[in-house]
Amino acid sequence: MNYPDISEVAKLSGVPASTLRYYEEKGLISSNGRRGLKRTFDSDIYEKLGLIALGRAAGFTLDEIAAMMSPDGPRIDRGRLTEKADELDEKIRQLTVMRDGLRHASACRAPSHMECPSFRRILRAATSGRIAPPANPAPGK
Amino acid sequence: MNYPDISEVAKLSGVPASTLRYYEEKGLISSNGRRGLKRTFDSDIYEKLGLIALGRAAGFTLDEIAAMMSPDGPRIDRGRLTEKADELDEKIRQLTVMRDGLRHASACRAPSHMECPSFRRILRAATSGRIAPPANPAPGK
DNA sequence: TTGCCACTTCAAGCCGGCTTGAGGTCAAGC
DNA sequence: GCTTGACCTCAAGCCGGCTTGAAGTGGCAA
Repeated sequence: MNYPDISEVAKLSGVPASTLRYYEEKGLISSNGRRGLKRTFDSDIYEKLGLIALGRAAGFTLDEIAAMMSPDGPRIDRGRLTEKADELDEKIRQLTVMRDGLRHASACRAPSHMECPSFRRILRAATSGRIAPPANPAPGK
Repeated sequence: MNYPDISEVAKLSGVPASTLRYYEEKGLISSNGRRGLKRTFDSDIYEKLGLIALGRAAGFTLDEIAAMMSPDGPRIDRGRLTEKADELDEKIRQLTVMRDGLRHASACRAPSHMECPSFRRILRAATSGRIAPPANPAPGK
């Protein structure tokens, strides 16, 4: 049991050391001790980082993810999963409308976009709130 | 020509006055003068706000939108529209993978998620970066 | 034993898109 | 003419997810 230290985990996982420390601070992961100053981790850290990446990709916040991560393996409420899936469905629907609108508008030969019926249609959709701005988590940098 | 003032625009468009001021500061819109202290706007303001909403929904930043808004009607590079449509395609693809994964995981009867092959599959996808975290614009509040 | 250097901590900064708060000003109604 | 109250400006704050910078510390090699 030569536990991986923080730099090794960073290198293998691609997650920066600063982020690992941040995750630890937030309670998403925990180190099992130190070798000198350096944190060491259990080797299941990689799986945990995967779960975190997964949760992020699904649109959960770090706090939500932290709440789902229990000491011995993740215990995830299946209801929350379906809920998130439904949210994604809605998002996918909206993005699809947007995408089709954009494609049409870019292909359309009307002299200006405001004269393109399709463009005006998606414009009305945006105005009336039928498609929403991202309202997503923020990027790090 | 009784130009709409800021509160009227806010009421009709649903965009808060503070946001309108912010948009003006950013150069996305411009008022045509004042009535007392109150800004007044040309009546094409609503169309412009629609375009802004549309751009936001498509994933453009306010700065990008500002760059596309020219004095006399929007002048939008069709290339950028296709580009954005392609980005949306990719995003939709990823979200669809996520959604299917989530649905399967929530329905799956494996005793714990880590023993569910489907869950492990999307976990690997997230780990390997094949599906990415949102990295989207931040929400206002 | 001394120097190096990668790690550490802690606080602060950054991004985008706004909102909020303090303190000022103007037009309209009494 | 004086109050009212909605607007104004300007600066600062907020959200999430990190990164960055200054200053400290430990282990290891020479």
